[in-house]
Amino acid sequence: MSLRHALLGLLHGAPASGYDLTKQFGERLERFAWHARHSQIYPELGKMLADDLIEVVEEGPRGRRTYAITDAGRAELREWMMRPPANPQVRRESLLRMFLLSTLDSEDARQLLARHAEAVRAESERLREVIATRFDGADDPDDPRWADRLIVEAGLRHAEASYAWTKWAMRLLETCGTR
Amino acid sequence: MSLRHALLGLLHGAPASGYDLTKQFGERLERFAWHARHSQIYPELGKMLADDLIEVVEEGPRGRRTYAITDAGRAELREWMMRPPANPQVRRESLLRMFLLSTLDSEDARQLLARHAEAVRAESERLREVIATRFDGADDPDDPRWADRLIVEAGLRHAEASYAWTKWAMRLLETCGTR
DNA sequence: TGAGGCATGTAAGAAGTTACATGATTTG
DNA sequence: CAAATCATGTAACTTCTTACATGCCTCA
Repeated sequence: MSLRHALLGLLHGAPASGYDLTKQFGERLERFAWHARHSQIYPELGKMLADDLIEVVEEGPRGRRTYAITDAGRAELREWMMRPPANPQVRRESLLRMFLLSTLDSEDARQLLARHAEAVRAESERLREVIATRFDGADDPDDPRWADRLIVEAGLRHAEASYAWTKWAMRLLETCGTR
Repeated sequence: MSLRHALLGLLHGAPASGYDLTKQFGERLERFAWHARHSQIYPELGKMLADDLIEVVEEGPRGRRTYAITDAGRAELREWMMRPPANPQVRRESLLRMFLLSTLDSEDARQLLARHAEAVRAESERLREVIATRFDGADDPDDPRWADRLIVEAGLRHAEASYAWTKWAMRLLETCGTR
């Protein structure tokens, strides 16, 4: 139940409404770590409330409810964080495509690899830009941007690794493959 | 519908039964790209048969049915391969944990990072071993092990990038954080 | 006063997991 | 003949996506 723990983690930082949490997913988590829509978040908050992991601390306009993490929630979060991850279930559609590269003729394969290379190169560049502009001086565990800084860096390093991998694959395809 | 296309891709290589495909998922795809159980694979094969993307080419003992990809299946696979991927929906539980590192006290955070580092280091080592033993000389698009070689290499490079990232994060945590 | 954003929810269905269930064949 | 492996399937449940649905508040 990673959704639940992602929500607990976000609420650990500060109280927030379902709407706030939906936005935070989109802005902070979606790109590198986890994805969730409001239609999944609202019901989950309801269940977490029933389980006393969170509580309503404020009611605002338009039915807005601000939730805060409870002590039980903090305990649950820490327990999950320190528990050895069971099965790191990967799901990488782009890597699935790369796996199936050999189902294409070499012209298509070259084109697909080239497009993939360009996509990860552009992604790397974008992330370097983001780091330089939005995370300047955030290389510090006490900076409030630290959590975001961490995963942007991970995203950048992964994108760079993907780019290097693509170059490697393209070189092999060029030198050997004339299927 | 990545499951469908993963199955089409595997069948592009050679005809296989549901049982074979389940094993191939476990041995070839599960670790780096995609995960599926037989309880998902069998019904999907039924639907693909109904859609004429695959056909039964042999019936063996114990009700074994061997499927082969049809021309329609090949067309569908190629179309999917060349179609620009819509939303590369990531899902990385371990990175979610890293994002939430700042919810832990620094002692716990250090321990979690150290465990993560050790896990990805061991993974890198294992993959280097696999490449040296099982993929020696497979750096060639004409080798039947090419597809597997590709994603093992991607897995290795990602593991190495993760390791380097972890070292970076640990260094920052050591030098700055005494929360 | 209209547009844009705030704010919440539900319903239907697809995708994925876990557990249940059965039985044939091969091999030691 | 027992154990391992081959081989297929369904049922119940959880998770996730897409679409539908409603209405308030702020600011230009």
